[in-house]
Amino acid sequence: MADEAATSIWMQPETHERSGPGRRPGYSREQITRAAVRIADAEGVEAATMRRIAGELGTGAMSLYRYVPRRDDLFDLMIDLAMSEIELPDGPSGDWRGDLTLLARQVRATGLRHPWLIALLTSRPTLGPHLLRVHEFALGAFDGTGLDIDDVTGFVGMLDDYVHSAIRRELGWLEEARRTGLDPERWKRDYMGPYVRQVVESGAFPLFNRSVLDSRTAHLAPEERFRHGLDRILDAIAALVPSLRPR
Amino acid sequence: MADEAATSIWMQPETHERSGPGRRPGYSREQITRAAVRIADAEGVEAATMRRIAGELGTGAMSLYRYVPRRDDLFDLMIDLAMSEIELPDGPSGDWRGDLTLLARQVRATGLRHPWLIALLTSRPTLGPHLLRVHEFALGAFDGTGLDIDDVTGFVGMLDDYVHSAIRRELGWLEEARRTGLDPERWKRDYMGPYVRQVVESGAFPLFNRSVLDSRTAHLAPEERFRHGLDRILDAIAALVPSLRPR
DNA sequence: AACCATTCAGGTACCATGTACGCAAATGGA
DNA sequence: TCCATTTGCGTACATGGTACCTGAATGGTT
Repeated sequence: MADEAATSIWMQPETHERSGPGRRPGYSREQITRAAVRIADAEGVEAATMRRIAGELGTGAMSLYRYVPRRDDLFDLMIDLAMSEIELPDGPSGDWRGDLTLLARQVRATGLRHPWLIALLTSRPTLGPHLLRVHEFALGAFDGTGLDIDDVTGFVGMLDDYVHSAIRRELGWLEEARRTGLDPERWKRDYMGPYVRQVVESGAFPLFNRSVLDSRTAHLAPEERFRHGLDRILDAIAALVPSLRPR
Repeated sequence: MADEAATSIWMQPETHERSGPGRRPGYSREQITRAAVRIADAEGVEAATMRRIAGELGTGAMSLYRYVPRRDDLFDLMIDLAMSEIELPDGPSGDWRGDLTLLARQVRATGLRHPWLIALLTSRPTLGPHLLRVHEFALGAFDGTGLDIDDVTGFVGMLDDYVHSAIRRELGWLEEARRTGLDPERWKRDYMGPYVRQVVESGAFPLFNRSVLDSRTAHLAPEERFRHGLDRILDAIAALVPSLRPR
């Protein structure tokens, strides 16, 4: 068909499980995706090239195209494989705040374990099965609250936006610490990168300066900081909906 | 110097305004950046290659490297050029809600005018002068409210996260409408893309289904929808801070 | 058992891209 | 007039995605 490229990878299932004639496949989407994830975890997505992945599997680059239409589709598969690691209860517990906190922590852990995940997720709006599963759980947390579906979608969006941007921020610190060779502890205390220092010293942006210099949460451990921000989001949701306020 | 690559472009000012010997430069960073923005607006960032930009200027690709260290730095320059289009009052008006609404609308307009902007901004945390200016205005909106600087930073982050993700969503619709060739009006009414339709029909994710099928805001004009979401964020902030509630 | 349509493996090749290097041209001070 | 300095830019290379093609494997059919 001509519009193969226009439709998502989730509509083109693996050809496996066929019983006709022809040589048996020696690899699988999952195997290829796992190799790609392994490389991306260790050396970044840009290192997960077709040749490199194939090399990892001991084959040639073009063999991969029997399993994946385009490299971009492999990104979708990688995202979904990473999302599959998020472990959640089968259904909501009735404690919306507890459920969303659990979810946020799982996403954070997975995002830090696969530093490319959030960047890919943001750049390509994909809807793989595991992403849908996780999203469904998030929506389900508001079950029984009598909220409008648009409100629920909005709240889940707020939460997702926070979690993703917090992870990006955290990864940014790690990256900078790695590049400058400073350990995160020292870095957190008195380092800010030469450019930010220059901006601060120029005094041109006084409120920005305060946000850098007078911050109290900046000295917290990353998990603590994440939790603070998360609590703010959940507080905001609770504040908007009388029925959600703890009695 | 060896660590040129490690430091930001904002620390390497253009060599201009020199009075020594040597051939005069025939181009400028701004000129090059404008050409890159023009191409990216019309054909996407991936079309703004060094050769293509140079072609636009009637020169060779390598000439650009006299003005910009690496292509990535050009992205930072493009971001800042786009941000420079955001027009804001000199200082806060005292009406925090009005100021932030104005800001959000400006950012949305600019993000839609330059469909690559938010994607670049998200993928590379850059701090060019105009971004700092805009950020400072956002922080300033809370001047005089007596809020902790960490709270202010948190609220501005919430707002930014919402605005960015709303713009991404909106651009996604436009993109899909363009690709499928359907006009956005029809699309909005009854189209959802073959894959989403399949997911919906599978019935595997009932809450996701409701969010797609039973949504009321989905039928609003994009600006209206943006405004609704924005109001929710501002309501949330107001709900968290007693002193911000309208009397 | 022989044959054949079908499917996979993967090499070769092409094109696009970022950019290192080098040299010629331009420029203004000595 | 000469020369150190700076720009303009062609050439060249490494790396990447992927179209195409040949050959090998496989299982149903005759």
